[in-house]
Amino acid sequence: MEYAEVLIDQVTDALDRPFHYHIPPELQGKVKPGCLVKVPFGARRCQGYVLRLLREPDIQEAKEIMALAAPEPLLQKEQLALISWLAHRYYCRRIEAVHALLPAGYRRGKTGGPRRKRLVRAVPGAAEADLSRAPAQQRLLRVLLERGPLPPAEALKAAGAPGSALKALQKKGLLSLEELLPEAESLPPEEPPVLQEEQQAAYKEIRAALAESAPRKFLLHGITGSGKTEVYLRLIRDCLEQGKGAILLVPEIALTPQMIEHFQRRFPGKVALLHSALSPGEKVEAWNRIREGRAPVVLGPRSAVFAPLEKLGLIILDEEHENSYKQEEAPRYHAREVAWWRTRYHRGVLVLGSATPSLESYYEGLQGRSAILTMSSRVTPGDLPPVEIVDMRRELKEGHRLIFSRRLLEAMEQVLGRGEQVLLFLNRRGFASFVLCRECGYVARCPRCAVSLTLHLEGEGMICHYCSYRAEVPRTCPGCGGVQIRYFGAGTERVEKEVRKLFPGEPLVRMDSDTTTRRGSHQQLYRRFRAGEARILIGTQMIAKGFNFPGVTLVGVITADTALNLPDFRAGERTFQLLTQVSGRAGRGPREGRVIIQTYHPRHYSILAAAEHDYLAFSQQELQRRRELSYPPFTDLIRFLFIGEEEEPLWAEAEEFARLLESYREYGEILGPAPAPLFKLKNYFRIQIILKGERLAALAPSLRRAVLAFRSRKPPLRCRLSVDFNPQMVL
DNA sequence: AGCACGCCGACT
DNA sequence: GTCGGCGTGCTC
Repeated sequence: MEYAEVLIDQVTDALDRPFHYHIPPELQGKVKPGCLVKVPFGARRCQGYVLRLLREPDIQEAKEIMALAAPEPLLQKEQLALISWLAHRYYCRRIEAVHALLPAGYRRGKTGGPRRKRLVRAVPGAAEADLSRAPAQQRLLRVLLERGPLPPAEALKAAGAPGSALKALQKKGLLSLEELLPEAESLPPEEPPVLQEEQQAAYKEIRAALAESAPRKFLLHGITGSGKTEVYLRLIRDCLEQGKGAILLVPEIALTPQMIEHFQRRFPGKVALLHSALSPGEKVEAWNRIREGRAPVVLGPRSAVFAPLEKLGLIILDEEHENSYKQEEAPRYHAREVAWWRTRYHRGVLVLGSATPSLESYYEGLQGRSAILTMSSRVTPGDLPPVEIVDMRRELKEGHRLIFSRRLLEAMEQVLGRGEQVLLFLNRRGFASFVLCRECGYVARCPRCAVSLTLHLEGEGMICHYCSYRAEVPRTCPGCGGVQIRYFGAGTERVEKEVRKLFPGEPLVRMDSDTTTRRGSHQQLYRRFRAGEARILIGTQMIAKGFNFPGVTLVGVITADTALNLPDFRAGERTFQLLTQVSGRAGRGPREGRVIIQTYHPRHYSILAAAEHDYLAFSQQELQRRRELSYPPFTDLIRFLFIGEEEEPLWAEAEEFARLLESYREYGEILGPAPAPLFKLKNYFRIQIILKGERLAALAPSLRRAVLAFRSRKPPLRCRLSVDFNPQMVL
């Protein structure tokens, strides 16, 4: 084994193939599969990953590996296998798969990973130390004693001291560095509560599977408040007792301090957090703790599914239907699928938890490919709130043109009168979703994207929600010169304005990405409402998820139709999930809650089923519809998206690719080329082809080769081609 | 991706 | 006569 197959660390189609190198005698035995090595490549030197060792190179003039960039392999056997699988299933380059698996920070050769702690603190009793001969150290210590723990850089700056002063004090034992997050040890451990009947049943069933050595998948279908988290915690505990590690995946948004604290208290010292806010150094450190077995419990978003646990017994996806589990850039993986791959590899257990399971997961359960466990009663007091549907067409017909129906207004008055809280939901930010001339029908559009501009508050003008293009509101119509310019499609800002008009002086909080982008403002707004300083909360998606407001007894959905009208086959599913989630925000405290949904589609099954809290009814109708239209979960989709600056060559390339796809005709239906629903985005035109068939995963080896060849064909492609296996959204 | 090689315009 | 524009082609 004197040769190595190396994957060059460079993201290009042309380099998505192995290169063979000779291993010089001094590196024999040290270069192993998974190692990061330095190699000569053309006229320069590159890094690359050793995929495997070879006896014979398939080329005569193999060059020599220059050195190891890290002493030990960065990728284990499992990870090397996973890379290959990812590259095929998601049509990505191998190196992109490698990058998904490794924490950023490793590639820069910083193998050790600086232990970047966040705060430096003076130890108790440090004030007594005699530092009269080291003025810089003394100043530094005084700053820390006066102002409490500080980030190292800030402390040094305030004291006007060099970094060496910090080092010296540390050496003398007068300083300690600490993590930003509370030390696990400092939190009192938590006693697990007693499980209720349904929790116990679900727990027992999964626990039994943990003891088996065959891979198992469970769909834990539990309504909001049914206590899924407690079941997860027990299973993780059992998994640890068997000497294996566990991963809990949460949607990005749910990685709240409360959740983190919960875990650290239950598994003190054993939890590794993989948070997007971690610095590269901190990520490397967490990664090392996991790999060395020091942190057998991993908590994190989508990418945490790659946590390098050598013994992996359990993976849990909480809120498995959330689309943040799908990565929207290469490798376009779905964490649920990666989790199942790893579960099979380790013969472990996969738990998918949700109150509104994805149709994919639910159908799998119906087919017996996973076991469905149901928890339909709330652990927390109170039943699911009654939901009323208000037909806004009728409201209009009867002459009521406000964005609030009479029913909702009346309910708001009652609730506020009782001193309780109201949550108003709509998934559209801004003031109005389009600006229209009533004389000629002109609509203000983004010149860079194929969408209308959203009107924002006074002074902010009209903004494109896809590219941030901004323009002033025209006084007269650019089309006909008319003056009847009107605003349609109410957003959160409009709702805020109306509420202020109807309930003057009533403090309110608006939460959408416009009000929460400033750091910390999210927490601040949340706290303000939770503390009862405001009794009306207006917000988008973000208020539907995770938050628990015990004071809320009324939830008003201003329009249930925004998600419903999206040109996507999952529109009905999204609407059901969103309405179910937002309804679950009502009555989470001691007092009973109610929900009012306003819609122009009062008979739509997604809305009716959400109002009845009836997942079964929803899933039956949605599955039937998907079956009739041959959509997932009955088929796979592969979306080929052509993106380019000029429209003409784009069509030509897409059509040529469509002809190439003809040879796959027997596997499925070819839809397109057609303009993508978002035909233009940030000045780029977008054309798509969708391949729809029953078992498209099997095509991967051949189709991937065809895609790579097409991308690197001569003459060069005049556009970008991105491939998405089972896209989450087809916009 | 880089970097070299290669073949046509305005400069010391 | 050369410096340099970036098209095209290759990298074990």
